[in-house]
Amino acid sequence: MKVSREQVALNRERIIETAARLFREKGYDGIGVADLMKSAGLTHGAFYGHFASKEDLLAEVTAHAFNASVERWRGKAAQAPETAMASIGENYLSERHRDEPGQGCSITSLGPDIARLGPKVRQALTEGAKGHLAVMEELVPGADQAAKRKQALATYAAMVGAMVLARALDDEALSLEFMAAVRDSLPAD
Amino acid sequence: MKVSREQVALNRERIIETAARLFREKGYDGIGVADLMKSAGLTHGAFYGHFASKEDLLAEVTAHAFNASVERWRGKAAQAPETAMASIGENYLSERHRDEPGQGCSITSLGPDIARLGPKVRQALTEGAKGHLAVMEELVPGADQAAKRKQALATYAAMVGAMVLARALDDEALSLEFMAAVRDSLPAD
DNA sequence: ATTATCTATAGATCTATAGATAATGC
DNA sequence: ATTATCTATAGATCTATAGATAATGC
Repeated sequence: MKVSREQVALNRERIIETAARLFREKGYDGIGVADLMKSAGLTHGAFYGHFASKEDLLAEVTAHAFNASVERWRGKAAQAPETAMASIGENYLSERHRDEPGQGCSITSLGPDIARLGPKVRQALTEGAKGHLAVMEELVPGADQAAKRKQALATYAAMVGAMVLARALDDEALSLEFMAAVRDSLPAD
Repeated sequence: MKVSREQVALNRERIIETAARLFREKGYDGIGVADLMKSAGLTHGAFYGHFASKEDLLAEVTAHAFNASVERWRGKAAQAPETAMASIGENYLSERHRDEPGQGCSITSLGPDIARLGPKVRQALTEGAKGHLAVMEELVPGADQAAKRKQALATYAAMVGAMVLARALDDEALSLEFMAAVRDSLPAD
């Protein structure tokens, strides 16, 4: 049963969106192509008409997820530059983000997996991180551009690390403490 | 062929040390029990005499790796408290650490994997992180104990995040920039 | 006699591919 | 006629276990 050109595009989108959630929730090795396609409502075999390999899918998924996130950050920076940094930080360093990795930052859920994969996936992550950084550089204080950039890099790293720790720890109080400590240390312009 | 009581203990140590390297290098799902035992010079079947499950092994491995690291940090803090923070930071945020995950911090190589596993593994990571934090609290500046703790939490998070990013990025300059930015932002007592 | 390690295997995965099917779109 | 998806399968994994073997240590 063939489907329309339009339906093909929809199916492809559906695979990417399903994979975006499942990879982040279960890790790259935690979900197989067959189960993933089943979740997307298609069969295992249909996958290879859309993507050359599972790793190729992750590259597309990573670019897709970062694009959406960078877009949101940009929107906040454009609409309310004064409070954007605080808003981004509160959103990132929240219990909601911690408890829903399937909707969250790919670096915190897939960073070490991606570090072990090929250039295509790593390039997608790199472009995404650069997008995040570009927004942050506009929002942080600093005497000159170099100082702002350094501040943005250090702040981004602290946010990523706090979320990795908050998720892995088996101590709710300490988990919350990490998120709060980094939230409170965010630079205000 | 049975071996001596002493050899059994040595074999167990060898499994743990081999696993400590391989899990961090390849991820929890990236190395199987059979290959792991082969690397340790034993057969697949012998594994289950030493550990109840693969996850159980990771719990022991995590505790083992953190103990060694916390011990080193403690040694530096005791021997040269003035320069210990800088020394820990330079060591952690180095190309050597980035390029040899098999010898490095378990949070940066296995954090997201561990976040998806059971309480035993997560407790081992939690105890280890608390050990690291206890050392850092002594080394960072701060008006009172609460301020020091907050500083230690934020600094630890930044170190973890910078290493996760430095490893995942496909851009050597940006990778180095993240490590340098966090190194330069370390609080000096 | 006990037991640490061995070989062999069960049963369940995994990615990727080959060939059949059937609806679209020229 | 083309092609997106389907079923079925190859071939290679995976964790865990069962039962055999043989050296230790009472």
